[in-house]
Amino acid sequence: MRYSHKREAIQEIVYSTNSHPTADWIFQKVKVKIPNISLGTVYRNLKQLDDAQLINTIYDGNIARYDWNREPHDHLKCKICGDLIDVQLFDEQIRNTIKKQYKFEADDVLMTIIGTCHKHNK
Amino acid sequence: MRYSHKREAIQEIVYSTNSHPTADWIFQKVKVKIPNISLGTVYRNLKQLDDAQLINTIYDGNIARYDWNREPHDHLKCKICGDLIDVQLFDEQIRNTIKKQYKFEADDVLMTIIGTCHKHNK
DNA sequence: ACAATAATAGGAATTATTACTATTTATAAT
DNA sequence: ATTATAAATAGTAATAATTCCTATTATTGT
Repeated sequence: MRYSHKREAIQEIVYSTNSHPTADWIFQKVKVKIPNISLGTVYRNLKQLDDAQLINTIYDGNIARYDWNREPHDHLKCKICGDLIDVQLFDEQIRNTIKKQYKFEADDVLMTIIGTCHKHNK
Repeated sequence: MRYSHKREAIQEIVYSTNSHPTADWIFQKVKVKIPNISLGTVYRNLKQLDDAQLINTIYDGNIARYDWNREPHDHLKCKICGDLIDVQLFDEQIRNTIKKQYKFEADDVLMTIIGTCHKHNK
């Protein structure tokens, strides 16, 4: 993978937030620094960064979001504001036990808890 | 929700398979019985059936799939053939414990294990 | 049977994403 | 440093999944 100024900027943006941004959010941010960048470039580089294991892609409903955090972790998803919050629900040992329970060569365990976050307490 | 012949047919199709079909797959199936049905009708009814808790919607990557199985359960997703397989990874008590671990009013725990299914054993 | 209104067909619109192509840029070889 | 190469890019078109819109049709209560 050849060096690219734009890819570096895109990666920096993903690494700068815990908000699991979408491709379009990243595009808006990077455009401030590099006005002539195109959305296709953002998508292509996010895919390359994911392939190179430098970021993770999370599918949140019908939309892809990107995460710098490559440690195994889970997400709380607030059904009101849509926020995704990182949590560590199981340690790695429990994760491995789960993987071995089925006749299935498991690579990854994805868990999301749907609910209401503390911001909406009445 | 008023009775509709088409909604009934759509529900029957979802209930007839364990394959977690997509809207388009359901559309193709229901068209055999009701040739003049439209894709919009399929989507609208799937949404209504989900709202009425008669079916579940599963987001599989960038695509919605539908499931008659409303019992809490998890999925194994094969990265090769794309199959989604139902599994019961936790009993309800463990599920509830997980819900209580965080300051988060949890409704549902969604878990998917990504890997390779037995069909691809070498 | 008739009136009220939910459901529908068919197509347009929207959203997220990928594909295409001529041009630009990084980098390795000269 | 110049040049050759192939990767990266802009800009736009295309695609895929889904939702929206409106005139018409079907269900259901009276």
